Order: sequence, then C-alpha cells, then structure tokens
Amino acid sequence: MPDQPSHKPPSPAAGEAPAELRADARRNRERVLDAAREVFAARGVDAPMSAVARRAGVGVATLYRRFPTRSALVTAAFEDQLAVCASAFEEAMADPNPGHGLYTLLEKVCTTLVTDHGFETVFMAGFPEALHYDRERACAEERLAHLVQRARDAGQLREDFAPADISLLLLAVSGLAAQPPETALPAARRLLTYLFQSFQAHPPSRPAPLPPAPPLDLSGLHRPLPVRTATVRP
Amino acid sequence: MPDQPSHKPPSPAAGEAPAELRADARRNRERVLDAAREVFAARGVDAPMSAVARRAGVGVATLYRRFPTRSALVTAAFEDQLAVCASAFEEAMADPNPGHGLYTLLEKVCTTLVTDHGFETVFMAGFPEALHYDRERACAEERLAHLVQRARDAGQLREDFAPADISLLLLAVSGLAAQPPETALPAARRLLTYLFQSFQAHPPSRPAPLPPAPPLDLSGLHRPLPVRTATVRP
DNA sequence: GAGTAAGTGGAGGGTCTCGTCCACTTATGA
DNA sequence: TCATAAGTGGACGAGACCCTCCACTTACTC
Repeated sequence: MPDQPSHKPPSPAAGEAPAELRADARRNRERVLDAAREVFAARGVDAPMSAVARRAGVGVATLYRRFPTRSALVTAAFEDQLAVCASAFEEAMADPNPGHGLYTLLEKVCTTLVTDHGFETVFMAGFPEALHYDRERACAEERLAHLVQRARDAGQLREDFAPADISLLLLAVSGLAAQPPETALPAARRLLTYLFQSFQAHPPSRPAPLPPAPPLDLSGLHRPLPVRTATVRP
Repeated sequence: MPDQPSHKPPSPAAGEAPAELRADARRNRERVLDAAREVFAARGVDAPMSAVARRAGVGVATLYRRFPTRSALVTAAFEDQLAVCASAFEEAMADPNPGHGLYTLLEKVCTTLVTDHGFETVFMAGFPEALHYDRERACAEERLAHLVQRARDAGQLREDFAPADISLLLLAVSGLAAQPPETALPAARRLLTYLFQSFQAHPPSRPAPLPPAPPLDLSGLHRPLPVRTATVRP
C-alpha cells in the first residue's frame, strides 16, 4: 500500500456542516435548500424532487448527491426553523413567569407551524432522519413537563391539566395549517386564546376579549382532495 | 328509423340510486363501495383504485364503469356518513336547549371525523363532486348561524363568539384525525370540552371536570412523512 | 497554464398508477 | 332453452416520478 501524500486538509469535522466542499458545490447546496423551502412550502414535502432541482437551477443528480434521500433534504431544509423553536424553548424555560413563558413558547411554535406548510409537515412527522431527533425529543418532553409543572405549581394551570394537552394543542393547530396563512394565522391565535382561557386554574368571571375571528365560513374549509390526478382525459 | 319495442321499463328515475341495474351489477356496486370505505379509511382517499378493486374482488374496469372518477367513488362511499351528519343537524335544530343541541351536534360530527380518516378528508374537502353540495352547504351555513344565534340569545355563548369559531373547531379537530382512533377519540372529546368551556358566556368559577387525557406525548405526534417511496434501493 | 479530482447535467431504465379497450361471461325475459 | 344485451376482467399504452450512471465541465493546487 503506497503512501500517497493527501493534498486535502485532514477534513476537520465530518459533521453535518460540510465545510470542505468546493466553492461552487457549497453555493449549489444553498440554492437547493432555498428552492426546497419554497417548493415544499408551496406544494408540500412530497413535491417532485425534479421540481426542487429545476427551481434551484440545478440537475437532479446534484440534488441527489447532496441529499441522498428526500428525508435528508427535508430535514436539512427546515433545520433553521427547528433552531428557532429550540431557542424559543430556552426563553420559555428562562421566563420567571412560567405561565407566560409557556404561552409565549406555544404562540411562537404555532405561528411557525401555521405560516409554513412544509415545516408543519416536518414538525409533525418528527423528521425521523434528523440525527439528534431522539435525544432532542426526550429532552423537549422533559423540559415541557417541567414547564407545565412549574406553571401548575404557580397556580396558573387547572388541576386536571395534563402535559398531553400540549400535544393536543399542537395537533389542533396543525389542523389549521392547511388553510392559507392569512386565514390560518388569526385562526391559530384565536384558538390559542380560547384554549389558554380554558387551561387557567381560576378563570375571571368575565373572560378576556378574543383576538379577531378568522375569515372562515363553512366554505372556507375547502381543502382540495388529495386526488391522484394522472392525465386529464379529453 | 325503425321503431324498436323497448323491453326496458321506462327507467323510472334517472337519479343517483340506479335501481335499474342488473342484479349482479348492483351487488358488485355495493361490494365496491364497501371496499372503498375500508381502503380509504386505512390508506386515505388517494389509495390506488386498483387496491379498491382488488379488495372488492372486482376488475378495475367494473369500478371505473360505475364510478368514472375518483371523486365520484369517494362521494358515493361516504354518502351515508354524510346523511348521519345531516340528521344530527336536524336533531340539533329541534333541541329546545340550543346550547345543548349545538354541543351534541358537534360532538357527533367530530366523533365521525376522528373515527374515519377517509370521511375526514372528504368532509374537509367539501366533496365538490356531490351534486347537492352547494345547496347543502349554504343551507348548513344558514342553519348553523341560526343555531349559534339562538344559543347566544339564550345567554349560553359569550358575546364575542363568532360563527367562524365553529369552522375553527372543525379544523382543529381534523388535526387530530391523523392519529389512530383510540387516541384521536379521547383527544377530540377533551378538546371539545376545553373549547366549550371557553365558549360559555358565564363560566363557573370552578370549571367542570374534563374527560380523561388522551395517551399523547410528543412522540405520539409522529405522523409519517408523506414521502413518495418509489422503489427500495438495495 | 496545466493536471486532477470534485462536481455537474441530463438521459434513461425501472416502477407505479391511471383509465380504456375488447373479447368473454352471465342475468334476464320470452 | 335460447337470444341478447348488460356486465365483466385483465391486458395494455401513457404519463409521472424515482434515482443511477457516465461523459463532460470546472474549481483548485502547483
């Protein structure tokens, strides 16, 4: 085995931030991620890979070389948003008023969920490909329980409130995400307000006013059937 | 043009209940509808048509002959459930206690939504192929507004309650429908209770107890990515 | 400026689903 | 029992998408 002097630097970190990519490759990677965010937000995370490639002005092969599976692309595309959620968590833990911290946290997360359809899917799917996901989740679970406990101890949550109600709330909000953001956002805010008023241990006899009602009527529910439209027949 | 004596009866009603089908055809139609309900509930309304046909023990052509488009099949398959909802509406209108009527109506509808994933999709999509849909919807809208107004007049709903909040509630519940029924059903009940307590005009200082919390934690949110899985590569 | 390996694009084979066509089967009525 | 038209099943062409392969291009090093 001949010793070949390698010209490459010793590849400092084989982590997830590939710093040793060639300049053009790095540039393309970014373009793909941008395109993915746009396409996924508009057409859902099951949009054709070729659509993402086209939007990025890149061949399909380039896309697959960088992100071998769809999940890898999806995960990478929404890492930033995920970081936002994580930092919101930190803030909530640091808030001296646990009830307020919890409310603010959920409002932030729900706003993100409802604004970006792609992210909603990813968040709800638990992006199983994300390396740190299991650790992340266990940690989140624990911290959330702690947050809830603190709020309940402070007399800010009713006795029979359960940590599962947080999941319940997230699922409920995700149901709004199919609507266009200009509807979904006020809807989410109003839903959160309703729920938080119910979560309170000692509701005031005259409940606080609600944020404005979303522009929703029964016809506003229209969500297109996920029909497999092959060819339009003549 | 020779006058051919037609042996067929004068085709009494060309409506949607094809009574003039041959016996075996009518039988097959029913089998297809049963299969469709099962397959759609299990795999969503975008399951392959061939899967429905196979399950019904019928060729694809038979299926397409009876239901030329997927929407037609979907609509027909869930007509019964729709009728249940409609009759629940009637009951609600007839209830002398408007608040109770409204609550019962929503509980019934939500239970159906959350129990049958196929129906949830159809309901939320507004099944645009259903002939009477537009009429139906306008009518529903009107009756719902009436119901809400009655309940508010009776002092059972808070002043700032809006009819749009009904849509909000339905969307929220539809977010639970992705969970398996044994989770989604208690979740829906609990969500409804929370919301109704918030809807009340004069909440008691000590809110009524909640139904049991659903078995949900953050990992329970896991919803599979709608990934386009083509071929498993070796 | 030249050598080289990393990077790239697009063609193409494979798979899945759609929806139609047509030769065969079967219920129905005389 | 038989004639007949309604009904049926499976094959099949078309289209969408997945993902890999390979000849070509380009950034980087000396």
